[in-house]
Amino acid sequence: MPEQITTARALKAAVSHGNGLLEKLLESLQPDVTERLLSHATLHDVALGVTLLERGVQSESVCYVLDGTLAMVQVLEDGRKHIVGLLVPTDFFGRLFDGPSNYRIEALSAAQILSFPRAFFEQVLRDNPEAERLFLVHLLDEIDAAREWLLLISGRKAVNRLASFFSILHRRSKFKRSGGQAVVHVPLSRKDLAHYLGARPETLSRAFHELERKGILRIVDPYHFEVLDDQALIDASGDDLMLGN
Amino acid sequence: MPEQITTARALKAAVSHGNGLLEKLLESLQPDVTERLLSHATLHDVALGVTLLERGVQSESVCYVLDGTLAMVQVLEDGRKHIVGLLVPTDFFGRLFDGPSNYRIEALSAAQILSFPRAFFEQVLRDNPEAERLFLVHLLDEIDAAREWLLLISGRKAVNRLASFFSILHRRSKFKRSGGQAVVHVPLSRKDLAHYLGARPETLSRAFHELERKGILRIVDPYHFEVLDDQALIDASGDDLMLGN
DNA sequence: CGGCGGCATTGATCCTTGTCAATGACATCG
DNA sequence: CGATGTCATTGACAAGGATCAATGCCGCCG
Repeated sequence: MPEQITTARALKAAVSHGNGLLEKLLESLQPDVTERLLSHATLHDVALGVTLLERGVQSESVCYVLDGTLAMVQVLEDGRKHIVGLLVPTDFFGRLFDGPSNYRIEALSAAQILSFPRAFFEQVLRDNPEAERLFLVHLLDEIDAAREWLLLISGRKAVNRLASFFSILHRRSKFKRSGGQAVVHVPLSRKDLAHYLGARPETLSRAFHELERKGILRIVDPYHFEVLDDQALIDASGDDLMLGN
Repeated sequence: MPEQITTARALKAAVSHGNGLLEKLLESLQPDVTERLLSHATLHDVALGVTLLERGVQSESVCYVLDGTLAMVQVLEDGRKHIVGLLVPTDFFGRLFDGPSNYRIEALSAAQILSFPRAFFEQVLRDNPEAERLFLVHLLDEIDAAREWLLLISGRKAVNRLASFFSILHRRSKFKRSGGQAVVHVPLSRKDLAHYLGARPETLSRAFHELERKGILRIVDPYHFEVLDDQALIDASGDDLMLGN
């Protein structure tokens, strides 16, 4: 369901998050290549709950998240599912140079994505080693991010994990458009978030209110929180983790 | 402490695990480039407990694990540490085209690694787009592996996590030299393993013996286990994980 | 308007796990 | 050889979290 092909000029504006990978890629290319790449791009509006990519299916496009939140959902043979990562603006998905995706991609909120024909995108990278290298380095960062989540998840107590989650979200949200607002938007329902953090909604609810009781954050509504004490949040994110010696 | 520079021929033999990334890389290169790459390689024997790479330090080499187990240890500013990944034979470490490593690399057992001068290795990749692409695809796999660990760690009960860990280890060990032996070697001390799986040694000990009681595995010694029931192991690795709907 | 369903929250109870403490096996060292 | 240190294991207990059940809030729809 391609929404509409806008002009390359308008797309360029949409892409300008200030530090996104796509922006960097475009900068590394010759202007005419940039034009050509953008002219192949299509803008999609995605509704909440839509599955964009099914596990095991070879995607014919490479996508870049402009707005909203998507989830990478690991689906096991026996039907069990688990969120293994979030996709937020400036993230890419759709596997390059390689087999089918290992995850299902689901929209956790209304979202907007930019889609490129996979083969074409790959060819551009092939022709532009500098861009390909940018992509490679980006993958290294993604690995780090995955490991960061690992560190987060392994925090023992639910409050710790929640605090870690907020630290990361808070830090990331500084890169986003809105200026210096301390209100963090959580794009997941309680159930999904609980699942993501390896807990139950009930436990999470208690953790939220514990953090509020301590004056670390303020619950605006179930999806919006104001961070009141940045440092305390970081402190709350880990008691243990000591690798004994 | 380079141990010794062996002949390219001997190195080639050492590298032949049958499906390692390095092997694939070498195959994609012209024979003379392969020779040249191997002639720049040095073989290192690493003793247990040695720190090979400190967090934040720019590594001057790229290393490939031939034998043994290393750990990627995330070190936080306040001194907390956590194992965020294991390096086993056929894994690479040392960040390419990019800044300093984000982890400390520690040897969990005596190990043997092959080291290449970083700049030289990068140049070879630059000159051989095919090899670079292999590397890129490999990074995609690494991301998957990191997410697999995430899934593992997020298993709620200690027994689940331990069972997942064994499933992965068991699956991986089939690729290793020894033929069809069902004995899995765990290269971590109880304390390290406990830390890695987000539990305490005591809890782990109980989990081990629970699995043994159920006839799923047999404890040979604290570092060796015989997998008796492959399917039961997989079943034991997850009770929950259901992402409600 | 009023009933219904989904979601967040809260309370009560039970199970899992962390914690503290003790024991035994084993290796190292004086 | 006996002292010491390290590690795995086991037991007893307490804390954290899962589970079950109930309530309140809100949007949807008849």
